[in-house]
Amino acid sequence: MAQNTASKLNETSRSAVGRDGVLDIAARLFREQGYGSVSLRKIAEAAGIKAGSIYYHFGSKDEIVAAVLDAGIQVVHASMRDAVTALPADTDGETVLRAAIRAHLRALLDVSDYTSANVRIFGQVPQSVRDANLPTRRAYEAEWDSLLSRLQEDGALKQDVDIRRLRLMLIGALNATLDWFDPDRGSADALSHTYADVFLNGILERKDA
Amino acid sequence: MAQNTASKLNETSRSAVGRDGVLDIAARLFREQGYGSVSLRKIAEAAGIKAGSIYYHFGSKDEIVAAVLDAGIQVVHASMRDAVTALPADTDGETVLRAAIRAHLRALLDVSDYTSANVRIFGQVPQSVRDANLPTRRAYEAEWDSLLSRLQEDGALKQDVDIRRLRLMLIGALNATLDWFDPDRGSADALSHTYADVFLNGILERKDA
DNA sequence: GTCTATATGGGGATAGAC
DNA sequence: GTCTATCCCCATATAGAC
Repeated sequence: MAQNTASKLNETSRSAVGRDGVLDIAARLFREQGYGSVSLRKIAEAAGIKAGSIYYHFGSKDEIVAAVLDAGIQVVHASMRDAVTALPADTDGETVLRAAIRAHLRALLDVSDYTSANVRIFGQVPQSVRDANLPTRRAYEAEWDSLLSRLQEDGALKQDVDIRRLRLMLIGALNATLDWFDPDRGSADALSHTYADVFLNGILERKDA
Repeated sequence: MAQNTASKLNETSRSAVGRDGVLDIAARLFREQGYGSVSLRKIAEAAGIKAGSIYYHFGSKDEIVAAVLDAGIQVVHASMRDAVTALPADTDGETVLRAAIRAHLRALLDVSDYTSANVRIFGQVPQSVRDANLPTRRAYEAEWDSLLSRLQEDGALKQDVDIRRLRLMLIGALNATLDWFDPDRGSADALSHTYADVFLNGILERKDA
């Protein structure tokens, strides 16, 4: 997210400026430590400013968290939508679904502290903050439902699976990788391939094949 | 867990006595509200005692949380092991795996506040508490790895799937149901059937069949 | 925009009476 | 076993100087 006005020096920590810089740091800390462990003091320290100064940019801690949560969904939504629309119109269903899975997993595991922070802390934030994030989430969910419905109508997916339930199962499974994914054991891309294999074909040895 | 010394009246809230009663209430509150939102004062109030009295039973909040986490895994572990060992020795691989999935999901969604609390708050508790829960978790994971390896050796599962990764995918997917499961939309048993169908056979429409 | 205070509240935890 | 009372710390948030 960030896009600071100018420099890109000192990547790791110090002197992140402005509202976006604070937001970037907050997202990273929330992803790393969860919601409850991250105080405004911690965010301020990581940003190289004092806690009170944060209130120049934000009205409350909830406002920061809400901004992080919304951006997190927007990033993964755009990633998934772009990956799908970039394909030729006549692409087969399996390839489309694989692209969507890959885009979701890349946003979550490779690209965005905002997306991973959202997945990690959504269940920890106050109800009011969760509610504020719901419309954004609904839009992303609708994108998936639309995709899955289309594939089912095209005959690519089994007819007897409930789209809503399938979406919950799939996104839930993908998001759960955040708890154990380790880039040293294989890339997010490779992992997305495995997930696609399992969801598309299952793990049972088949007598035919 | 509970097993109070005697009565079973007033199910919903008041006058839960003793260490086990406090633990039961803590587990329920952690499951419902997460770790950060549940103070000792809240637990005490729900138990019908005062906050200070909790320290007669426990040395610290961490001790309570650790006990809840351990019990949560023990319950689901026993549930899964019993379900599998109850089957005849020559039961086919698919049936065994379906039973294990069903047992895990039932413990998580139907039976135990401890198991659901564990899944919900494990990522929110202090590192030291997580570490204390690891041995118990490892034992349950080993049970799954052992089961999956056996099925793979018997030729029931595809040979090219990595057992550890498969276990992480499967347990992660099952645990994710906690975020959206709604008994009004279908039982945990029915849901376990759907999960087994997807993981075993996939969602792709097949030309053969 | 950032600083130095500081107000205010809630958290975990302890001491000692009953 | 439970109570009351209290300590101490850290959290969010505010006020006003620079």
